[in-house]
Amino acid sequence: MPELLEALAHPAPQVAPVLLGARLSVGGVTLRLTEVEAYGGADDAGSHAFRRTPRSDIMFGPPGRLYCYLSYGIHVCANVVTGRDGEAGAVLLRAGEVTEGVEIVRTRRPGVADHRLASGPGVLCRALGIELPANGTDLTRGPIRLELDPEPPTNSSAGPRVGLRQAATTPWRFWLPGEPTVTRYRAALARGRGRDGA
DNA sequence: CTACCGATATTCT
DNA sequence: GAATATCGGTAGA
Repeated sequence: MPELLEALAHPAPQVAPVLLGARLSVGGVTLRLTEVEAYGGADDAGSHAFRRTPRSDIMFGPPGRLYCYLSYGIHVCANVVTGRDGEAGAVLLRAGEVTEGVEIVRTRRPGVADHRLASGPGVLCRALGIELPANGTDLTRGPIRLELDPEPPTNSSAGPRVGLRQAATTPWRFWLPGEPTVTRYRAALARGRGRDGA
């Protein structure tokens, strides 16, 4: 469907709220997105695409592909590439509600409460079984599918992004209010090691 | 519930 | 050498 690609061919902050309520399906597991974050290009100091590197290269490509990277050297995080070919942008998938294949996800995350199965960008990928090699996957026809909510949510909230030191106040995090799967905002994250200031 | 801390790939200094 | 788009375990209120 070219409809999805049209929706994604815009700057990330514009696309991000539209992705709320969308379904991401992988291998029998379906996730309803409840929390996302927008990342831009050279004008966004908090974005991997602030500078073009081998890792961020895919963010400059055509929309509708998956951008996977390793966070803190350990956790896999997944983004949907947005913007036309040549325009850098991506939307980080931060949290969602498992609507299909809950029993599969439970075996991947034993002991975790259902509403926390995919509440966070790293654990979201673990819940769906997304690994680094999924980087570059076409979300319109591959084993990983993205489908927009036919009725886009009208009640989304916006606020600062999580975990950034750069451009930390830009309100490019979007979520569905009242959803228990949404990660709680941690205000005090100044790491004690290295340096600190406030 | 909150707070600290270690693991560690990619990137930058 | 150090920072970062994080998480889960452990300790304490």
